[in-house]
Amino acid sequence: MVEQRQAMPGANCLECQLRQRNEWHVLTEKEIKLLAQARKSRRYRAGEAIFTAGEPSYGIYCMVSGAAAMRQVDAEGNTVLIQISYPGDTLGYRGLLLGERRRFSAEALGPSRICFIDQQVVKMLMERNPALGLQFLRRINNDLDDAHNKLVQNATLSNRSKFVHLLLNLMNRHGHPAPDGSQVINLPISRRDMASMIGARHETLSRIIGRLEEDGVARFSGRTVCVNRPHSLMEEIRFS
Amino acid sequence: MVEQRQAMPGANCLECQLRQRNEWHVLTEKEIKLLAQARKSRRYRAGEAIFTAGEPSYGIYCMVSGAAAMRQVDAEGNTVLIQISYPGDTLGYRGLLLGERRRFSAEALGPSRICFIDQQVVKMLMERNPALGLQFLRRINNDLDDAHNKLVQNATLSNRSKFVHLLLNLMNRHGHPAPDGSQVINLPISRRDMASMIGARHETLSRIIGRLEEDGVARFSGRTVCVNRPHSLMEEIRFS
DNA sequence: CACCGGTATTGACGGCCATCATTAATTTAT
DNA sequence: ATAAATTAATGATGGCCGTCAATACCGGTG
Repeated sequence: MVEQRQAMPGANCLECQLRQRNEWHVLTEKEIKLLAQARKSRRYRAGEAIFTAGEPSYGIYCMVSGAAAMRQVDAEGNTVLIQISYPGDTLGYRGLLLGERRRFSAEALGPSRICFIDQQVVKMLMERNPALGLQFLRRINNDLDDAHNKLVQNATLSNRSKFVHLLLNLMNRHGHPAPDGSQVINLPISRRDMASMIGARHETLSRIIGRLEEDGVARFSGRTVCVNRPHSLMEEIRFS
Repeated sequence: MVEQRQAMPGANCLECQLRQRNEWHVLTEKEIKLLAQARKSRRYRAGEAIFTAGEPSYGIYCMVSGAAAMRQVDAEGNTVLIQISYPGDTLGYRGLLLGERRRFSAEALGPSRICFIDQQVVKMLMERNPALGLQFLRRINNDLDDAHNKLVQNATLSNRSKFVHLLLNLMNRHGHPAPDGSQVINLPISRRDMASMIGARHETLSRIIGRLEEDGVARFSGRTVCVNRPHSLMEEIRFS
């Protein structure tokens, strides 16, 4: 993951390296300057709401640092994490495209810096540069694909397998290699939320974790995980 | 459900009542004529493939009669039904928008008539009438929303609740009221496929059905279901 | 520092579920 | 029409899961 912090990210889109990885990369230098002078950057505290389900969409957000979670709540009050966003990711683009209200909530998972770009500015940029609209189309298409793949996973895998998948995904983003070949992960979310992501109760996840520790593949302590043999974790889900 | 068969559906888009219910309704009469002369209508036998995951997208399909299923298969060969399409629905629009290969397969669930419209024609229509592109954007947005809602359902509901949800959805489409207030459903899919939709084995679904019959809410016989007290089914999932 | 609310662990228990195996019913193919 | 294949029903079994309850842990605030 390239994450050079030259020229303070969030201060100027032109020098923002993250731009290469998201929808804005199709914009010209001039258009990026328009984006830069319109965007408002601000910091969020851990747990702070970015937007809330049901409220109108005023614009689009772009992660600079930290992480954010999309959370959906059903009628019974059950809460499910449906996605985690990282620096470079845009979020809240859906309400923008169709002028709808937010269908889910977004919150900062830790101290984060996030830019906000007003709806009108994005629409203006999309009119100047039609490739930008196509980027967002590609984005929603990928999101739909992810959702379908998760549906298949949820329908066919055991809770343990689903959790191993989740753990490997989190390892890709948050893992640091240790000298002995193991990987140390600093989890961005609580176990309750991880449980919600695999469709299990938190007590059940607690026991799944206990079994993983018994099997010696990982050790859990608070929000720190040490995956002793990453390879054996990947073996476990070879056919998934 | 309005389903008047005037002037043989599938023969001429102009007189196709179904058009009012899908993305084409934004087209002008002249554009509909272009669509009508480009589309190719043909009949499919029960179980016949419409397109297959991995193959290139040549165009878009529009259901005239019958029903079709979108099926996704994972690496282990597990097969999951992710959606059912009905007359008026367009399907396979995703590959068209971005020129990608098919990400899942589609098959006719019974004898069906389905129109095919070549990729080039749809693109030409979208250029003539930008509102059409917006319609497809709205469509993919709704599909993503459905997928997210299903994810929440799968994560929080019991297998029985998920099946009751599925049964009520199928009742809306395929149910006929009987004189005594019950609803008779002719299921379009096998129990195996219903099991895949709720993420359970078919043996488990068989037992769930057994329990529903014990409770007296419905009677199952082959692909026919008689829901004795539709209201009590809806009560069962009041908070979902 | 004590307090508090949310988070996490653990045990007991009942029930549901996946798996395997067998048999029957139904559909499809030849 | 018959055979073959798929779908469905059912029993036995072991294990996992959801629920309830009690307790411990942690991160904040005052």
